[in-house]
Amino acid sequence: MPKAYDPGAVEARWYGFWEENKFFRAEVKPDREPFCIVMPPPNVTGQLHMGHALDNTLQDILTRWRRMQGFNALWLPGTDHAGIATQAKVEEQLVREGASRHQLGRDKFLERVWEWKYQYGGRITHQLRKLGASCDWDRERFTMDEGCSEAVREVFLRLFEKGLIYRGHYITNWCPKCNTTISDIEVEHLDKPGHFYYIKYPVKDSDQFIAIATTRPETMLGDVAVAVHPEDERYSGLVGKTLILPVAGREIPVIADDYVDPEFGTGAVKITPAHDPNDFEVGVRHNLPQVQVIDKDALMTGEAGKYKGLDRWECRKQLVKELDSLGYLIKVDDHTHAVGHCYRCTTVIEPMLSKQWFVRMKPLAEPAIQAAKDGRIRFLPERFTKVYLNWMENIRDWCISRQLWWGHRIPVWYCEDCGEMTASRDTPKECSKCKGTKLEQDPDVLDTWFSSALWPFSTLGWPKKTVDLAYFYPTSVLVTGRDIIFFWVARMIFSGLEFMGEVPFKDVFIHGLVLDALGRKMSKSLGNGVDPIDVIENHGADSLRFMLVTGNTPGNDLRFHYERLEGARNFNNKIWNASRFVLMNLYDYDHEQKADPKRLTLADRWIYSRFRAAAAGVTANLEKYELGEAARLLYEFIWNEFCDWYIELAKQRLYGADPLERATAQHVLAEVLKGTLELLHPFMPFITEDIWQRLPVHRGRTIMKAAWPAPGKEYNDPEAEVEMEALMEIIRSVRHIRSEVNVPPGKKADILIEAPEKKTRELIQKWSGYIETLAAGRVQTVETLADKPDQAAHAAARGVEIYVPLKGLIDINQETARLTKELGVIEKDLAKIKGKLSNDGFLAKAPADVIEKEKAKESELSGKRDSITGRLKILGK
RNA sequence: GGGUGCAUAGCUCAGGGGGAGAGCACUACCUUGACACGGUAGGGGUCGUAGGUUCAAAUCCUACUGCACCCA
Repeated sequence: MPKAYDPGAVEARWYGFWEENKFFRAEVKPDREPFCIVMPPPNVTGQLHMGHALDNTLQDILTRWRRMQGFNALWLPGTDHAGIATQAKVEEQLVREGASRHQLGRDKFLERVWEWKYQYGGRITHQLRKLGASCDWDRERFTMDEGCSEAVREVFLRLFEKGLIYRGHYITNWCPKCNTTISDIEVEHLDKPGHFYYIKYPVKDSDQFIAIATTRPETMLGDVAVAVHPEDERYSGLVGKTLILPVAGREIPVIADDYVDPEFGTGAVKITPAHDPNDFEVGVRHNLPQVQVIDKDALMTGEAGKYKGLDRWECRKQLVKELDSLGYLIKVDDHTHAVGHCYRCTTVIEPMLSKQWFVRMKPLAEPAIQAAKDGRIRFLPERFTKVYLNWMENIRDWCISRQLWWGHRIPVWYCEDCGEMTASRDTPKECSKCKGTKLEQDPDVLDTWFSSALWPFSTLGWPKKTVDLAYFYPTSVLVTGRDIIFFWVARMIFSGLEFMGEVPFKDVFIHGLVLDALGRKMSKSLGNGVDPIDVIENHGADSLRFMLVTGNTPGNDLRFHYERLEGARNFNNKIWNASRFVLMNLYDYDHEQKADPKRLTLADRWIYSRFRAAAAGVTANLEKYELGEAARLLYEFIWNEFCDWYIELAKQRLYGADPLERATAQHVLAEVLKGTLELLHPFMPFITEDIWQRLPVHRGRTIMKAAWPAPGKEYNDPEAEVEMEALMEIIRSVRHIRSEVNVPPGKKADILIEAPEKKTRELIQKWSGYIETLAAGRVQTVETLADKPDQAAHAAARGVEIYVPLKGLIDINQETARLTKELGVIEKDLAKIKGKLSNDGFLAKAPADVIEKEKAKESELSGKRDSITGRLKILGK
């Protein structure tokens, strides 16, 4: 075994072994309890980023852990066709070739996208393998494969037939760059500095005017009214009058509507139904026309008169100039306001009138709200329930049509003869009304999230009634980022309830975002992203996984620091070397021979007991989805207990003359290491498999299928823990002394321990070897010391007095100062405890065990205080 | 405007009513036969501010301040 751990060499070895042997495979076995996670499908042609790395690490930990616990664990992977993103990529490629999708035509273009998909579709799944993801690749799915597509059509048809899908002429969010509508949640509102333009609208046949304030003056060319609040006295005389729209010269009415906030701006609002969602509603209420002045490329239309063809921002500039020169512009204030941007390309969204398909959400949301309220769905951390409910309870209809080519085409055909719509699972031959055969399919495709919403059941075979579906649905837990609760989680919940009649998963485990070291979101435009594959290549997947899962708490964001990655790598190296030590000492170990419990030393009993505590703690934390806490426990157990103490103490027995002693130490080392590797395996699958395979005590073909350690009560040994802790404290005290008085580490020291209590004295005598090994000295234990040595450093611990005689090395002044300082600390603590114990309220109301603890502390501290003052007296002579 | 989260050692973060913790960084010493990606010992914090509840508050409650995010 090499001295330094080389993750590259180790990690390359195991994934193929697992996959080839089908260890990830989950067969339906009705007599076994299933555990199932469906993977949030990454973009099929995308590449792994830190968010994926975190998300999939968490899923892999849960899956590997449950599998070891004996569950029939299925982690079902797959990818998403990612409509806009993928189409945009291929369009970019076409542009580089000097072509466009329109030149190519729909069919040819789609062929190109499929080619693209075949070319890059394997990249991200390959990267997931590097991460160690133990998903069942035989069941890998794609949102546009045949089965998922069938599910999409089935769902569309059922909702359509139920009247929950409708087509309508409404205002939606249009992205002029992506050239498609997007849903409300795909719009990102960013506060942008802008202006408030105050403009005069003259009253017809009068020298009066109404002042309006707007942030988007260019839309005034599409104004069809000015609205005021019905109770606003400032304008009461003007309602019903006619205004002359400046520049355009059109006549528009003054109307009254509750929607207007009299406090805001001038209290008079221009109404542009074609370019503002609120104005659209006002327009419907007042039966106003819709004048569209901006087109799909964000250029001004013919309705804008001489501004036709101008870009919306250029039009704004010129129009404001003209208004000013004509005297209509009153003033311009600075004003920061939320501007909608496309979440994909950050282009400013243009609210646009068009015919789109919608899902009626209210009836679907109702059961989805119930499921979260009555606990059939549990969010972790729990606070996300509120986020979910708040959105669900204020839900608006979902615009599902996209003006794209890449995606599931809307299964609706229009009859050229009679105009009837025919929705159908398969391509219809004739019109459902007039039997005409000239049918044209709706050109739009469905929102990508429409298919992802079905993921938990479409991937298991729905709409077919498969055994997978019956066995694995509902799935156990969904693991995903807090950023897609609305996009995805919410939609899966109502879809699952609607089509399966049951929630799609019981738990929703939400994690935060991976930020850069400065706390910023990782993004392409900032260039601050860290590539997980680079990290894996340099530090190993185990390090990346461990780093992602520790130092973080569920639901909170996590900053990516290389220092923390190094910490994880060092931990790998620690495990490697501890194992190397164990393995180097096992060459002559007869693993068929059971250790004789009567030969177990205190350290053996202690490490078994601590191992049991670690196993219990790790399991309990995993049950609570406290993965970081579980990992931290393992880190501490391995480093601070197994390595720092147990291995060090095992050495004397391994190198000693007694073969039985050696065999016992070998046995305990091997067993504890094996169990620890098993506990650690879900977190760090590669290194644990590699070492486990080398251990003579392992059973079975892979650690993946080893039983999850659940050491029984017989390992629990509180007595050993207490005794060991006492010895550890004595050892620490001696080391402290040595360090304080600068005894060279190589030099053996005489350690004189005065232990009046018989039990303690015997304990120290029996295990004095521990002190001699770990504190480098010769121990002598006595009941009482008649002659206290003055040429000695002193410490008090656990009711014993420790002297390290150092003839000629002790500077009395220095030693006095050291002890005085220590006394100060003790007296401060003691005063605090005494204060508590003399408080009647405390004695009357605090629980008995707390009082007991305080009393024990008091006697411990006062004992120490007494021995130090005694010591100081001797030194002061 | 509404909501959520965060504020603890120089940095990054755990903890979550009864002794302030970890990792990194820092100081001193140590190439001891697993590991210098290591070991041993150490320094460093009125737990954001102000109130309240309690025998007891970093922890629970209220208000405030600052930062981040979400929704409108």
